[in-house]
Amino acid sequence: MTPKPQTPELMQLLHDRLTMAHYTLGEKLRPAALADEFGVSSNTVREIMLRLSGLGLLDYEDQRGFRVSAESPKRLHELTEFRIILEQQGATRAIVNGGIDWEAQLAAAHHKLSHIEARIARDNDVMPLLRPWNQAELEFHLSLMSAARLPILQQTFRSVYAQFRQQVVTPDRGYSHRAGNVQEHQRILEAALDRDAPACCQAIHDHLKRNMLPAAAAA
Amino acid sequence: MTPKPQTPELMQLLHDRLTMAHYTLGEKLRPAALADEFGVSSNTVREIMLRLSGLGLLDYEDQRGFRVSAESPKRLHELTEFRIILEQQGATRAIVNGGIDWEAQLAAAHHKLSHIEARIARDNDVMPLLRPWNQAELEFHLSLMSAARLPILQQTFRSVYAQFRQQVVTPDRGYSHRAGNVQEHQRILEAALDRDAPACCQAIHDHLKRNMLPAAAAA
DNA sequence: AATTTCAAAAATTTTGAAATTTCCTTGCAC
DNA sequence: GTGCAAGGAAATTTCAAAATTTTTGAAATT
Repeated sequence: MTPKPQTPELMQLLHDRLTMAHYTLGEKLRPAALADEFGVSSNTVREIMLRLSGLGLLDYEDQRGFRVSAESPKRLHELTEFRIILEQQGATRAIVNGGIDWEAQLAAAHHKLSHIEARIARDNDVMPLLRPWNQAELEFHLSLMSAARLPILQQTFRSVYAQFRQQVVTPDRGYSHRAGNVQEHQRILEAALDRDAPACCQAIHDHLKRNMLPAAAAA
Repeated sequence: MTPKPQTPELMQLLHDRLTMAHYTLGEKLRPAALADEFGVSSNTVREIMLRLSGLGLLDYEDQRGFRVSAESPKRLHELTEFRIILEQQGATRAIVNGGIDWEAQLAAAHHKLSHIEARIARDNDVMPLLRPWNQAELEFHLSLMSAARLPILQQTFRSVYAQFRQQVVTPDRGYSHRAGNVQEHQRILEAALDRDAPACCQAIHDHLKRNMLPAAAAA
């Protein structure tokens, strides 16, 4: 049995599992089973799962329990479109409002991210670095928007990002790892530091467009 | 004692209360007290409140319970800015994608809304029509974005709209009622039916700008 | 007078079990 | 062999009480 974490830790653990391919998409998840595994009561787990469904990582239906969000190219498309909206708006505002401190933070986040990406490329294996990479990529994209000074946009982005990753981090998608990422992040960074909002929006779009349905990817 | 609603009804009831000035902003809310009032156990209420804090209508802190979100002009400003982003993006996409059915739905929603607004103007009293008005205004704004075909944008809008209303529907703000609303909704409708996205974005901005902090209202 | 310590009270969280609902299997009729 | 109903098993929801944590307020110390 896994050692016994407190509720916030359990929440984080389940969140990680749900966004890092520990469960199959669409799989049914019973509070009682997880409660056994973690050595807590099923109501405690239920509470956590209720919150995670609020974040869109679990589907919940009245009287019929929880289920990992199903695989759905349509949903991935919508999540991607929305991600692009949030990120373009956030980046555009940050480019207007951001100062030298924003640039520094963004550069730092990019540095961490590319360091991890370099190691992944060298080892040619994503899995052991999946968690750090997730974290670093999220922080890079959040840094990009941080100077927009719209916490609610960032919070929404966190939720959308997690749902996006859940869809994309699966065995049959190679856990969402591609060599092109490195260059795409680089391009976003440079456009942001150049204060070139249109170029930054374009770079964001190009970074994500592969996850959209064919018909709309042109937009 | 209020008659005993089931959980979903209770959720709706609390949601309504939180967005229609039944509680004071910042007020502490104890599950046990509400449980007594509704004749259910405090765990049931706790579960509901946890979900409502996921929607941003309650503040929740570990081990120290729930509190109605505090009054905050800064937060209202941010909610407004984000509302404008969502609504402009949603409307712009809807104007591109929407067909005759979208136009019809939007016109219908506007008709309902202006009917209620007319009655409010005639009676010169918002309170008795607050709930229908809320509902009608939400549906009008959702209709505007419906043809964007981005459910996650609409869902996010719902949550942001509720938080926005929570901030704005207070005794000292006259429950957010102003005569100018009628004309502003009209202008949004017309721009949408004209398929004039920039005009529609401008109308949305003008409709909401009074809720922004002075410094940024110019944008 | 201000700060710290401590104990009692109040509130929150977790639990385990009862009540309810859904789901699945089996048996019966057609 | 198919469809339907009934019964039983499993899962979900609700509950009341135990365990934990925070808050309060008074006494003791600086």
